[in-house]
Formats: sequence, structure tokens, C-alpha cells
Amino acid sequence: MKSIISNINKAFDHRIRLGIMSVLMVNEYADFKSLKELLGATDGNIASHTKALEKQKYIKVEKSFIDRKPNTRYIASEKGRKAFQEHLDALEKLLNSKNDLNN
Amino acid sequence: MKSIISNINKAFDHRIRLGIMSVLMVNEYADFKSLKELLGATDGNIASHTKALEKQKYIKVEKSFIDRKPNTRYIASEKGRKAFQEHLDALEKLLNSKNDLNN
DNA sequence: TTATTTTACTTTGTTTTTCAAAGTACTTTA
DNA sequence: TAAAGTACTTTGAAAAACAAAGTAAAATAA
Repeated sequence: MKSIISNINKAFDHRIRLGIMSVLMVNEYADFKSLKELLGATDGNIASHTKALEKQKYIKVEKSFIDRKPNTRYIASEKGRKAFQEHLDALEKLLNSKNDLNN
Repeated sequence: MKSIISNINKAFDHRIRLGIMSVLMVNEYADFKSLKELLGATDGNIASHTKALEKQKYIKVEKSFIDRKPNTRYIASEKGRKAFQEHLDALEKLLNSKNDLNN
């Protein structure tokens, strides 16, 4: 039997990654510093969680120089958008359907 | 500044714990086996995640014997219900508000 | 000019968490 | 009475999370 949580995506199980994706769903892109400030996370934290999402190809990373300073932009990929939407749908289903034991 | 994820509860950051709580929100109680089957998790998995929720006093555990067999029932505590509801509210806020970088 | 601080990350190593396999203590079935 | 099953718990290895330290270039101060 398919379990009630089988469509919940492990990649989004963490609040920082959830936050990153949710920011990238509504913004075309976000840079390192913005994510860090928005999420109240440490540098290392943002680095490792974005790396994890990048590894899954859920976000793309664009490195450039802005005002002669390095700048890293994160962008949700199509794959990422789709996966995140499916995750949200699964979440909604889990939470809104009453998961009654006597079905 | 309060970050957009600061009200997301770390205790519910994991899909198995999320599943346990969501089941316990709509059912008065659930036993070990039911949780295990509903969530498609291993024994050790259910044991450690329920223990984590118990440690936070989000669920209560009642041990008894049913048909001479040991039976463990898990029940959401008032504290747990409240915490979970707040978590859901935070989730909704995170996902539905557009977290625009240009606010 | 040179030193110091700041910015924007990345790397590192420890701590914490997750996980499933193995263990325990029975009960049931053969 | 032995073997198999049930209902968990314990364990220890593997993975993930974390923040501190590191790096490199730029900006600012001396």
C-alpha cells in the first residue's frame, strides 16, 4: 500500500530548504545574501542546503561578479518547481484529508 | 529580524513526524502497528520518531496489554496539538504569502 | 602605500539525527 | 516443546546539519 507520506519529498523535509524553495517559487532568483537574511541562517547552512538542492537539480546556480564582487544567484529549475508543487499537494492532502484509521 | 521560517517547528521537519502528528490530530489515538503501516516505516523508525515527539511532550504514550499482547497507544497532547497547529499556520504563511525580496 | 576590515562565499570537522538490523520478551501455532 | 510470530526496543553505523574557521578579493582607514 502507498503510504500517506510517500509523496512528501524528502528533499523539502527541512525548514531551510523549504524556505529556499518557497522564496525561489515567487522570485525569479535570489542571491546568497538574500537567502541568508530571509531565512536567518548561517553562511555554511545556506551553502550546504543550496548545494543539496542543486545536487537534485531543483535549483540552478549562476555565478557572476556584480560591482566587482562575487555574486551567486539561485534559480528554481523547472524540475524543482514541479517537485515542489507536488510536495505541496502531498502536504495538503496529508493535512486536509482526515487520515482516519478506520477507512 | 524575524525570519520567514522562524515559526516552522523543527520537531515537525521530518515527514515521519509530520505524518504521526497529522494522524494523531484526527484520531484520538493510534497504536504502534497502525502508525507503522500508515506511514510505511520500519519499526526502529517509528520507535525513534515517537520517542522524539514524546520527549518534546507533543504526544503521550499509553502502554497496556490487549489480547495478552503488549500494545502502545500514542495520543497527541494539548501542547502537541497547539504546536502542530502553529506549525501549520507558519507553513501556510510561508507558502501563500509571496516572499518577495523587494518588500 | 600598507594595513585592516568587510564582503561573499566555501571548507572543515564535530555534533546530531536517521536508519534499519539485530535484540528482547513474550505468545501462538505446530 | 520447538519454531514462528508479534510488538516493540536497542544499537551502532551512516548520513545530515551545523557553525566556526578559512579564503580571496574589495573597500576603507591609517
